[in-house]
Formats: sequence, C-alpha cells, structure tokens
Amino acid sequence: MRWYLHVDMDAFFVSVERALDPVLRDKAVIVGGTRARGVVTSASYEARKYGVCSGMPGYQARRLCPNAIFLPTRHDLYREFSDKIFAILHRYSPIVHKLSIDEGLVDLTGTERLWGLPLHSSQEILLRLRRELGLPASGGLSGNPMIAKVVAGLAKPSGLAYVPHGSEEALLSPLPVAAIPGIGPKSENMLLQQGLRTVGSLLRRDDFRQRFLRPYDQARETGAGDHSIGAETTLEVSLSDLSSMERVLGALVEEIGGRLRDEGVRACRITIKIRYDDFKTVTRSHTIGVPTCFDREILAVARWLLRKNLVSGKKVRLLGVNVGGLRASGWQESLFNFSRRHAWENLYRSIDCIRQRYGDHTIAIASSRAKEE
DNA sequence: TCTGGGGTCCTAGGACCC
DNA sequence: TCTGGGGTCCTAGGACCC
Repeated sequence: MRWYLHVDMDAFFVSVERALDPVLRDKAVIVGGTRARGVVTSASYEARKYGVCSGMPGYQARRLCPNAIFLPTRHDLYREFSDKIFAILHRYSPIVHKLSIDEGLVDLTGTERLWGLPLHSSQEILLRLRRELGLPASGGLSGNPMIAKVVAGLAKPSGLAYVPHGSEEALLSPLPVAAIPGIGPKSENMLLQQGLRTVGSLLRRDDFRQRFLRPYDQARETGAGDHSIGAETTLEVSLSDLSSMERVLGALVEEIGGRLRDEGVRACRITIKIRYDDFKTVTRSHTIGVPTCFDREILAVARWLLRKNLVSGKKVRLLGVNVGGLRASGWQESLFNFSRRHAWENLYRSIDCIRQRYGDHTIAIASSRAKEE
C-alpha cells in the first residue's frame, strides 16, 4: 500500500508576511502589484472575496480592493521559509519531492512504525507547519500522487483530504477536466469541443487516459532532468535603444552567472527573450562549444543574439536571459585556454565573495552599471 | 495606467550522421 | 533512375504550473 501526502501552503507569500507581522492577520493583504506593470503574486482569502487573484495586474487589484494592504514580493524571504517547510517534511519521510516553492509530495509509504497511520502523521505534519512556522497548509492523502494533489486543492484552506484506496475513480469522475494538473485553458477548450466535460468522461476514453493522465506522474517521478536558470525583467518603461537594452542584459547575466557558479555548473545553451510592446514574444538561442559560467562569455552571446534579432523601431517591454544544457564544472577544453579561463574563474570567485559580503550592487561589470553612475 | 517571474515539458522541423 | 531510414542535436514556440 503506497501513501502520498501532497502538502500545499495556503496563500503562501501572504502567510509568510503575516507570520512576521501579526498586524496583517484577518486583513485583505496582497503581495505583488506594487511596481509599475506588476501583478499580484499572492492574495489573502479576505482579498480573494473581492475577486482578486494571483496573476492579476496591480491596477486591477487596486480597483477591486482599494483597502487592501499591498506588499512588495520578497522572494528571498519566501525561499528561506520554503527551506524550513521542507526540513519539517523530511522529518517524516526520506522521500520528499519538492514540486514548487510551496508544494511538496511526501512519500509516507512504510512510515507507520515510526509515525503511525498515514492519516495521523498527515494531520501532525500540517499542525507542525502551523505551530513551528506560523503557516497554514492544506493536504491531500492518497495512494496516487496526482490525486493527492487534486484533493489537497479541494481541501483548501487549512484542510486535509483523504482518499481511501479503491475510491479514486468515484471521487475524480464528477470533477471538471480542468481539475487535472496539466489541463489548462487550451486543453480544456479542446476537450469541451469534443463533449468531454468531466474527468469521468475522460477516463472512458483510452486515448485521453494515456495522453492526459500520464504526463503528470512521469514528470514528477523522473525528476532531475536538464534544468535551466533564467532571469527576466519587465521594464518600467519600454525601451527602443540598443545600449539601454544591453545594460539590462548585463544585469540579468550577472545574476545568472552568480547562480551558475553558486551551483557549480556551466551552461552550453544561452537563450534571450524579447517581448515587444504589442506583447509579441520571441526567443532566440545559441549553443556554445565550451560550457561556461562566466558573465562576460554569456553576455557576449546574449548581446550578439539581441543585435542579430532585434526588430528596430519596435519598443521592448521585457528582456530575459536563460541558460540551459547545464553540466557539472568538470569541463573539457584545450590546454591553451586553460590558464586564461582559470584567471577569469578566480576573478569571478572574488566578485561573488565581495557581493556576498557587501551586497549585490557594490561591484558590477562596467557596461551593466554605466548609466547609473 | 493593460497583461510578473521562476520554471518544466512537449512538439515539430531541419541538419547531420551512419 | 523515383525519393531509405533511424537516431540525435539544435532551434523556436507554446502550454502549463506556482
């Protein structure tokens, strides 16, 4: 008998802010949407009553709920809390999958001797998250990870849903197809056009059974693939001149380079993303022969891609850089290049140390900061 | 004062190789 | 005188998730 507990934090970013500032309790609180062109990243249930939801533009949220308290998004803080959450989950099982910053899957199979019945330990886990971190969470307990996730969503807020073995199909069948993770607006529409409205109707079709019920499980089980690191920014004011855009790229690349060296990996593929004012978005990528973690090499490719592909005259509202094809630092290259690259590596290591000690903005590549001085 | 930022996975065409 | 075919890499775009 397998048992999976899917843990999903309630209004996570808002809850973290509340844990640190009790004044925010019971109030309509909205995280995000504070900057120009910003969107809501988390809304308290009090704010949701007015129709505010995450992803909504800030100005719209302000119109719907003018009395809400708006807070800037503090990702680093939420990441710290996320680590604490997963430390608690790991106390209950050696097998914990991190599905996102605020969602985890705990494999409780075979933990009965230590922690009692899965239903009991699930209750305890949710209680602990609240008592030790001050964060409300919901849970779904099932023999199937995907179903555990679905019912955790149904149990919100602060609930625990339990699906006994054998009752899965009866429980899922009446739900709308969009309840299945991986079925978004497009797929839902396609299914509706074929008269498939509920999960039950989907389950009666073998082709769909395979196509839609499998990917989620596969994706979650196989895990550690070829991940990527990216940074992007929506500009407060759209840009049309190349040199300003290149400074933005410089700042994005610094962030990515730091993270590559932090993780001890190098990238083979560099991708830039350009979103124009009309929201047309293009990505352009280039694969390099020698994997790199050096800002200057990444930036050179990013600038080249930008110059080559930018439609002149069109204003740009977003720029992004992403690196992939990541591999551990044991890379191959000629002896000739080695000593020079070694010097660069030392230089970047020093830069990272200075940033860590004195803050991100104390040191930067000249071109990325030039205009601010 | 329209529409974030971090990702993952899938598809599909073309190049290239054996 | 038709024009194979299978595998892999590269690239671009899009759906989806939180």
